[in-house]
Parts: sequence; C-alpha cells; structure tokens
Amino acid sequence: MPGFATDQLLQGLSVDCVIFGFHQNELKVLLLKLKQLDMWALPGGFVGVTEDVDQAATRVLSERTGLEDIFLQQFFLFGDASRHRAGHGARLAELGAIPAEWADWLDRRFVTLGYYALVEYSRVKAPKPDQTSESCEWCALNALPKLMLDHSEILTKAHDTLKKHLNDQPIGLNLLPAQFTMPELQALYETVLGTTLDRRNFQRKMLGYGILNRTGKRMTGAPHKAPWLYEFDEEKYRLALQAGLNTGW
Amino acid sequence: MPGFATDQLLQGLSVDCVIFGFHQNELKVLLLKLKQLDMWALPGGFVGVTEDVDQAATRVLSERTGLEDIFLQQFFLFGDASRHRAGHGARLAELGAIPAEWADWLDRRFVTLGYYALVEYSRVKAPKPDQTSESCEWCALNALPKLMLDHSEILTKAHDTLKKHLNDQPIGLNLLPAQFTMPELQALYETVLGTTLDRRNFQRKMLGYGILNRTGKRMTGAPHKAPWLYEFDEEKYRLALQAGLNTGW
DNA sequence: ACAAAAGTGTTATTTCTACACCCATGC
DNA sequence: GCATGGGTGTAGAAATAACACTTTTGT
Repeated sequence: MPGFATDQLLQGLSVDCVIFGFHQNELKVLLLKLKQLDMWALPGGFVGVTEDVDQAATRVLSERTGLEDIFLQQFFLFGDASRHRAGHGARLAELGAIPAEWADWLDRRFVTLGYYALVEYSRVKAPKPDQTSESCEWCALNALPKLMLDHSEILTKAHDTLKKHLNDQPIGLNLLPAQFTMPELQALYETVLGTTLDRRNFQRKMLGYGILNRTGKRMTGAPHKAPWLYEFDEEKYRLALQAGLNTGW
Repeated sequence: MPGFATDQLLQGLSVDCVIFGFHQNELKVLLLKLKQLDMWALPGGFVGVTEDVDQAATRVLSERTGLEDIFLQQFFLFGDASRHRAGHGARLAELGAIPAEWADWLDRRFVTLGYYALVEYSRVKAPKPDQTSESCEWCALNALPKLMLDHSEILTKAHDTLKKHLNDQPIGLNLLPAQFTMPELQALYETVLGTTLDRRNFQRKMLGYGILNRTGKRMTGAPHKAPWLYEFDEEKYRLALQAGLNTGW
C-alpha cells in the first residue's frame, strides 16, 4: 500500500469496492464500521501516483480480505460535485484516526470509482479493518446498516449491475467453493436476482452454457439423494465472461 | 465552460466523448484534428471544481455540436498509470495552442472517463474545434485516422459497449431523425452491429418492443413502395432504456 | 417407512428463423 | 412494364416454461 502520504496519491480520486460474498443463502457485503461513529462504509482507498486505478482496487480488496486473483470489475464513476466529505477528514482527525494534516486533503471534493468483487465467503477468514475503522464485517444485503455519504447508492448500483451482468455473464467462480452442487449454484442465482427459478430448467440452461464439469463426486450428508458436485471449467468460464452468454443480436 | 484556468479544474481527471452519428449508412464519430500535428483526438475536456462530471461531458458535447439534451452515457474509466500526456502539453505550448504555464499541468498523469453519445448527424451543422485543434469533423468508423494517446482504445471500447447495450437497450432516438422508416432503423442496427439482419424478423422484433408509433405517413420519392414513417414513443423508449428489453432471467 | 430433496424426462407453448408472395413507385 | 425494394404471412425449428415421476439418503 502506498500508505497515506498524500503527496504520493492522486488527488480527488478514490476507489470503493463492493465486495460480495455468498453464505447461508444470503448475499453479503463486506463493510467497515467507522471508529466511534454509528456508521459504516464500503472498503475504499486512494490511488498511488504510479499505480493503475485497477491496481488500487485490487490492493484494497487484498488488504481487507487477504485474497488475490479475484474477479473485480469497475462499474461506475460517481462524480457529482456534491460528493464531498465535508468535515469527514476533520472528524477523523479529531478521533485520532488520521494525522491532522490529512484532514484538509480528505475534505476536498472526491470522485470515486466503484468496483464490485465476487469472493468466496469462506476464504475470507478475518477481514481486516483499515485505520479509520474499528471492524470489518460481512453484512447481509437485506439488512444493511446506515452507510456513510452516498455509499448506499454505490452499493445499490453495484447490485443492479451484477443483476444485469447475470444476463450475459456467468457467475459463481470465486463466489462459490471450488466444487459445488447445482442446487447451490441455483440458490446463488436466486439470491442475487431475488426470485425463484425452476430447478430443472435452471440446470438445463446452466449446463447448456458448457462451462461446468461434473466431477463425478457427490455431496453426501443430507437426508436425501446426494447431488452431484460440479466445478467450473475455468478456461471456458473466462471465454464466456469475455464473449457473453446470450448473444442477443 | 469553466475555461482553462487550471486552478478551477479538477486535477488529473478528464472526460472524453465518443460522439456517434449515423449518415449514409455509415457510423461516424466526431473527431478533432490537432493543430499542426498529423493526429486526431476525441473531443474531451476537464471538470470544473464545482461541476458534476456528467455536466462536464454534457458541456463538451454541447461545445462541439451545439446540441443539448442528448443521450450521453459514461462507459469506462481509463485509469492506467501509463496514461499520461508526456510532452503533450509542452508541444501544445510550443505551437501556441495553450499558454506555457498550462503545459506542466497537462503533462501530469490523467485518468479519463469515457462517455459515448448518440446524436443525429444532420442536426450537427458545423462542429466547432476547440483551442488545441484546427478542425472538428465526422470520421467514418471504418476509416479512422491516427488517434492520439489511447484514444483508439477508448473509441473501440465505446463501440463495443454500444454493441453490447443493443442487447437490452433500444437505440435510434437522437441518432435518427424524429421520423424514420423501418429500413432506416434496420440499417442503423446493421451498421452498429456490423452484420445484416432479416428485414421481416427485424420489424417484428422491433415492433414487439412496443416503443414505436407508426405515424400514418409514408416516405415517398423512391422508385418502389413507400415505407411507413415511424417515430419513437419517447415515454416508452425511456422506460425501456431503464428497465431493459430482454429480461433474461 | 417416510420425508426431503435430487435426478431425469415429456409436453405445450412461445419465440426465432428462414423463407415467398404481393404491392407500390419512378424510370 | 419492369426493376427495386417495402408490406405482410406462414411453416419448421429451436428455445422456454410448466409439470411428474423416480431415486437416494438419514432418521
């Protein structure tokens, strides 16, 4: 991390990451609890002067989750002039979260680039808070706490984008364990979309994409027929990400 | 326009507009010919300190084309650290296009937000060059001149995005005259997509979206049956833009 | 034995695709 | 009258939606 030496950072530009995880049939987002404030924030950061913006987002993701090589994609630049952190820097300085000389820098106008990431819930052992926050936790999407600034809007837009992308992109790699059952994959889709889907039609459609391999193993332990375990064919998965699934025209 | 007083602009952030027009069955883009350089550029600009980023893009569009209320949409932030205008400011200063004191400001690293716009070709009477360029012209997409920096990449990405958006968004309003024939609309689609489409199936599909009104008038003058004139139902068009056309899941 | 949940298959419906035929207009 | 290109309809194929029966497993 380039640290917090403001002269080593691009001014007025931040990145904020909406990090989605999937656990117990719920879509969750990784949020930071701000120090001594009853408010939460998306994990975010600034961009080093010699750092690609994508790199900065990757770094933020890795700092909070410890994960590398994760699906991460920019989805929108929030650039309204009204977007500023009036008093936020000063407040953080008061709380001792940052040195006083950073307060001014932080209080200027910022535009922020939103990224969304899909990560496997169980691989994130102990999410780490940053210096301005006291904890970093998974929050269920349907029971979100109060978020700072326009972070609710960013989060909503990330979710909307994800739903839209589901129409021509596969989802699941990095969000599910390496091996998973068809019902689990379906539950993921249903959760993201907020609907229910027909079991059999879902399976047919999904297999039709040709990005799944049946491992030959089954998931045992439940009092019913053991479902097959699948895994993604990563090569084909990546191709599908690029080319899109439903060609449309 | 906030002018070019660098202290009134956000540092390190620019907007570049890919302005598409449609004329003689060709997709065209509005480009600027740089002064005394055999190179072209996308119309772009900087963001005033109290200006929304969207506003800045709208302003650039309006400055070059004179048009207001046009479909304009951000599609990507180009944020690689390697994106800088090394020597570009100095060169412009030498040419007298800008005052010397701006050269340094311009030569720093910039990230640029790409917008694409769809405008009606015939409504742009005399596109106006900015102060660093000697002319502003429509260029056919399949015969592009050499572009400055990564502007080719930006343009390509804009076109790709447009093609993708065609799968769930209508297109045509602001790109065609207020009244147009079905074959004209089809030609637009074919041009954007770079394919040919079946006349009858296209018509059925398009009418199925329910965003067109048949005016009752016909387009006469050609040596064949006169085609109907249609216009967009703007209300429904806008709804379709928001909700998407092919629901997918 | 039973409940729960997965596997698989079938049919009806809708949508998409690929065509063919007729109609108006200017030369 | 004829070439050009638009208007409309229709049969076959394909994709989607709706639904039923069988199988496996833990209790």
